[in-house]
Amino acid sequence: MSTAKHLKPTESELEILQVLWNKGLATVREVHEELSKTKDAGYTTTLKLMQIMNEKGLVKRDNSMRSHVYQAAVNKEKTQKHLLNKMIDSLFGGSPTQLVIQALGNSKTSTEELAKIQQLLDNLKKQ
Amino acid sequence: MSTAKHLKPTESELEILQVLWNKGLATVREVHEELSKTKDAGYTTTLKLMQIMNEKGLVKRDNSMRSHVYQAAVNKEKTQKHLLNKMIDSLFGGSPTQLVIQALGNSKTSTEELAKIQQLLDNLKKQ
DNA sequence: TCATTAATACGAATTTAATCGTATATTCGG
DNA sequence: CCGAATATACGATTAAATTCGTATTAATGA
Repeated sequence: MSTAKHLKPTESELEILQVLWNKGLATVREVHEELSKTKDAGYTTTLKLMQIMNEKGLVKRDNSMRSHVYQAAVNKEKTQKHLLNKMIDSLFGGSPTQLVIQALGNSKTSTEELAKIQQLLDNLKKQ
Repeated sequence: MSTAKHLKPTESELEILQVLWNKGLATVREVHEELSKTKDAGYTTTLKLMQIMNEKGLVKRDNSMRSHVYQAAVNKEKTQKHLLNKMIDSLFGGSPTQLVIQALGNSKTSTEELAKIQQLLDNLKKQ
């Protein structure tokens, strides 16, 4: 139950989680600086979002300092999985294969990347 | 420009598009029946959504009959691609491979499905 | 024909996400 | 010590998505 809602962050929440997953620990200021590179929103907006995320349990914070230090409270891979599954259901008729085909057919994937996938595929075949 | 917004349907709109992509042509009633299998919403809710989608250009309709006949006005593959790319960017650091790995590692994929993917992979390797 | 059923249109309420202004408290330089 | 800078808290507003009630119109069949 602790994960049910946590795995469905909103767009903005996801942006913040991305930063936290990268940095590990970060203050609101740091997250905001990072977001500012690609997004245009006020500082208090970021603050408010992170406060809400804290209430929701999406992030944890250490408020022993004046500048609270945040970190992600949800697992990156699990969140990815969950959102991926949602997309497979809602967009690809429940077929992961269809999604994979689209994803690969989409863009130019390097030889190394293809090798990685081949490796994964080999493993799956063995099972 | 005709596609800019059209490729970003909302959750509910996607559900409806799914049905229309499957059926080709369908009335509100038919779409609603289909959605009712997994969702609990009133008929007028579905109706309203489809009316809005018509205004947005997400669907087309033939209103020469009393029961209007709808069809999707956006391309399934293009919509999939667009949303997929968005997810790759926002969740997988721009790496389609990471997404593929997650998608395959996720669920039990059948032997036939794996063969399909292998085939696709072989094709990609040749290029 | 007339009552019932079923369709669309449309306005409005609700919910949720996102944004921001302002109040207040804390720190720090000079 | 004092003022500027910087932090959090919090309320309020905006915007968008979703939901539904009700009015109206059309078809159907007994």
